[in-house]
Amino acid sequence: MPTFREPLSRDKVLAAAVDLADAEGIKALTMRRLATELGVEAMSLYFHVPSKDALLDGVLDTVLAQVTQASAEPGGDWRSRLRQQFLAARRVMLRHPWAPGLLTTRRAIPAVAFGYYDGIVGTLVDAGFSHHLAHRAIHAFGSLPFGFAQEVFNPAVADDGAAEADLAAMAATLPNLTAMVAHEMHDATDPTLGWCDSQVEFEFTVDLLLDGLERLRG
Amino acid sequence: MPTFREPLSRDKVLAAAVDLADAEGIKALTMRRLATELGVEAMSLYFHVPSKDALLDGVLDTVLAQVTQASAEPGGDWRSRLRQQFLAARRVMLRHPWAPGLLTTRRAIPAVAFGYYDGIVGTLVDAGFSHHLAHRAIHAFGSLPFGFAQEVFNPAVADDGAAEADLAAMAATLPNLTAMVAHEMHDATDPTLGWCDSQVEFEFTVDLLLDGLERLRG
DNA sequence: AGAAGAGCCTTACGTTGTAAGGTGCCTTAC
DNA sequence: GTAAGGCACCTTACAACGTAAGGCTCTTCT
Repeated sequence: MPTFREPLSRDKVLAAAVDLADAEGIKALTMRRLATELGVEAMSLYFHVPSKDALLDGVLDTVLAQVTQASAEPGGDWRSRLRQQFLAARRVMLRHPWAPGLLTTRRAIPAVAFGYYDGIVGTLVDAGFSHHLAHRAIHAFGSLPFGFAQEVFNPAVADDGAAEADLAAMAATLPNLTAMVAHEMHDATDPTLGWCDSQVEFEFTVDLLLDGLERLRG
Repeated sequence: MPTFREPLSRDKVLAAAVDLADAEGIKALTMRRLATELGVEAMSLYFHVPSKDALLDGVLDTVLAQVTQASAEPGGDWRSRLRQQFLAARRVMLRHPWAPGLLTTRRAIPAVAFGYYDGIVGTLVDAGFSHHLAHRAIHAFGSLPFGFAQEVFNPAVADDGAAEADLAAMAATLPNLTAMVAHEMHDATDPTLGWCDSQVEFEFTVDLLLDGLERLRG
């Protein structure tokens, strides 16, 4: 019984790392834990990946590759193309909620990201934008091309239980927010969905930026 | 020689933590290191702070308090008020470059942040915005009120040495980015400042969003 | 004077990333 | 067919981390 074992590879390690982070969060992604997941000892991973930092870089590359692939060259004018790209990127990021946070911890921008931004600049310039305005646009978009922007704040926006209890106290110290929530809940077409649909907000942001640029283009 | 020692306090611990993070980065902020900095043993800190996580929360509260203080109620119309607020927040964040990244790692939004956003909603509603549009605006701003947005990507955008060497290679794989950089460097009024002034970009983003909202307000 | 407790220290445990070196199997050379 | 080499794995070990448990030494109150 030689119990033959298919050898590991860098790609298998990265794939398993992504799966583990998806399933149990980025904090569960330790070398030992990942090794166990692959039926292997921790130190064996170092044969395929030079360090944990490099592993995280690789994990991010994997996710960003999904982003570039998901948003590959749709048709239409520049506006709808970018819009589709950003929304596609967001769909990828929603599958890997830990990715945005991880991205901000890296000190160097992953190489894949450059190519992705290059495509966006290309789209803009082709549409008649000056390089100058394209540059500005890239900065204004910020992390939007990767499907996240304001969402960094979202986790546990309303943590359990406490919300209902001191809603009265909230009204006192946060009158404007309270009024806003009240109005939004009243106007909500589908109250079961909640007063705050982040998909809608995301699209609003995208359109706000795209509309503003369209006006400046002239 | 009793070598009397002024006792510590939660505030002193937090202040020292901020200083340490400023001086040597957030990674250097360990319990032992912070203790040494205060002339104390690591476990003594737990008398003033329940855990490291709580310490980080406290550190963030300290920084956010600086933000709210720095952007305290300027005059003018809603547009210039928000603009001033965001720029002031940015000045604070530039003094604590590790803060944005730290903020994204926290699972709950710091309480201070709520009050801050409440003020923004108030400004908008006072200016005639509906609560609905104010809500949208908050999402569109995202992390802008805290002085960062796209800047998460900035660290080491051009890492040392490599940049010049393979600029030719870059032209091949990233034609649009290369052209953009070329145009920007040529047009730059002050080349010594670099082709990419992130202060200018930040203000551009702020104005883009504010202009877009102004138009929707009608 | 005695008691209480605040503020700090010592020791110790489990977990993390990873350096150093050992083991077994598969390929290739003669 | 057998010896050599190296690839892919394992074992052991260490330093640094957060922190639980408990001890020491002052001040302060009764």
